Amino acid sequence: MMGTSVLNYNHHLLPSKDLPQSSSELNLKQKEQEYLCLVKKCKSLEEFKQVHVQILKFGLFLDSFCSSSVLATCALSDWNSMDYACSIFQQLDEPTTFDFNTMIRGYVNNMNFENAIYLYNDMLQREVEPDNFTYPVVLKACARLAVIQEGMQIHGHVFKLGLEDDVYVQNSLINMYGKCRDIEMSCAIFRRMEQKSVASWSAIIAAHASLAMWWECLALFEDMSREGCWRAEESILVNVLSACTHLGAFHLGRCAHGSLLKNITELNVAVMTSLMDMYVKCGSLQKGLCLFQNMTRKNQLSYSVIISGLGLHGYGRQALQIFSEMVEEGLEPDDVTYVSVLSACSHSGLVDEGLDLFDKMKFEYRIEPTMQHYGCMVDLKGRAGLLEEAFQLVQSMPIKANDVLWRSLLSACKVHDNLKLGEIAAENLFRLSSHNPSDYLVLSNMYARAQQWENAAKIRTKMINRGLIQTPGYSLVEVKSKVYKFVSQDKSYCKSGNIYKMIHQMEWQLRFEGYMPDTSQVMLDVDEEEKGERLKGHSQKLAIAFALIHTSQGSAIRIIRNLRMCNDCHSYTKLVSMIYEREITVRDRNRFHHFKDGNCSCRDYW
DNA sequence: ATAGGGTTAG
Repeated sequence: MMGTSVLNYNHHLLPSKDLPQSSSELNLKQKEQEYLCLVKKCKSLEEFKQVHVQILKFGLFLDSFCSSSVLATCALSDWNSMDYACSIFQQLDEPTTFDFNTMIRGYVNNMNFENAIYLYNDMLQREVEPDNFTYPVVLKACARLAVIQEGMQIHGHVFKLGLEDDVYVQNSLINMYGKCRDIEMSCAIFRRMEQKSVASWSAIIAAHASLAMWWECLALFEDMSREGCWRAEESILVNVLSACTHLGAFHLGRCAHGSLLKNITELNVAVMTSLMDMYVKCGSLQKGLCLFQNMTRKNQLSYSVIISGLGLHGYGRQALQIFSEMVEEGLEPDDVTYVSVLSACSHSGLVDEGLDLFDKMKFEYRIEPTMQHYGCMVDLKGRAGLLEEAFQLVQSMPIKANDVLWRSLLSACKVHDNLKLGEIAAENLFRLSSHNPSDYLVLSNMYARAQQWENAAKIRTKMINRGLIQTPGYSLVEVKSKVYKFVSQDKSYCKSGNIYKMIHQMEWQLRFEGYMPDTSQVMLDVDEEEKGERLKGHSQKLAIAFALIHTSQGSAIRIIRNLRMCNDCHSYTKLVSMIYEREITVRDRNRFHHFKDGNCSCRDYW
């Protein structure tokens, strides 16, 4: 509890005129120094209170430097003494800017961001002028609360006081707008900075990363490297690695890994885990596994990442193996681990194992299943063709199913040709107003396959009337450390015509090996020939052609897609891997496909 | 005089 009683030795009892004068004034200064040293050495609130009493007794608290130092020591200590600091603060007749700054910082350190902002407000009310030390901390409070209104007002105050050129204030503003998701403001401040520090780059990259603006992250990282203002800081590289993971920028990720190794002797678990994730999600399961095995300290999340990685690459059995090793090592699986291992089961069609684990999680580990767990289970059952069971699970869940769950059921219905359940799933999706155009297209396509043309057209009209446009499919491919993006039917890289020439040549060879275009998934009202043309322009094929032209013979090709792969691209890529003798790795929305010698690691289960 | 910005993994 608060120890306000000590404050009853109020310093007003010892007015300055009663203090020893002249010769002893020097003594007093010395005493003050001594006590301030003592105060700083305190290791607990109890100790602090005792020294505080002495300071009050000697009247040293009258000196504002002394009282400010004492207050700062208390408010910023790590022995959790904000309450006591408050009571000291309240006793101050005229708290200075420094005292307010101290208290605001104390609140922020204690995660009490509301009080930090209230106190800043008090400060203005009492006409104590904030300074360049006030703003970084107040803005941090706004950032953590993501309150942009307050943040903008405070930005106004910064201008009024002429503090807009202070680097610390600018960095804090970038961060505040970033956390409030106003990226334009962050960029505007960043651009007009004359001097940038490492923290400025860190803040602006983090702002883009939090909005999943991965291209911008990498571009900024490049700018930073070019301007030479950089050291391999974990805090920056962790966001860069995240961008590499999302964009499949394997080589750049490897460079980032290299500079981390050069500059930092021991990488912490978080960085190691994000490196591992980068390798795994850029298609190199081997490198990810290697890092995992060399990690000295592993926690639940490191295990989860490698388990889900094995799952994504189709190694369900190995995922289960690592899972049991984790349990043997005495690390208790948490809800995240279960998401990884259940999804690994789902990708490999390990239905019984998945069901067992789900029960174990609920009844042995007492983990309440979340939406993600139910999602895995619906996926597991649905993909295995147990559609009725999947539907029953959705209906009997204690929480209301979200769009992801219904979508997973819908896609299972599509794979297993169950129009009746598919309609139910789609109805629920439309009711949830998640406005995903592909949901409409999937259902429409199912109607078309059942030759219910009228229904098919009705759904398409519904989609168009709601102003939904199909998400363009794209594929990313890295060539010579640069990531290239291909959109379906893309003509922009193809000025020379090389890519389409290549596509033409490839198709000729593929047909020779027995390839027949599979137009069943082209969701367009056009004739067969046009459908065949559309298929040729699928982004994955463009990316493969581009990579075949621009990379050396026999080297592996890695592709990242935003959507799932269509059947045609799947069988096409299998043949390309055989004819051109290339290993091709494709990460689609769902999982990895490793194409080699005409086969795919998913064994056509996806 | 006393203090400060960015700080991470599925």
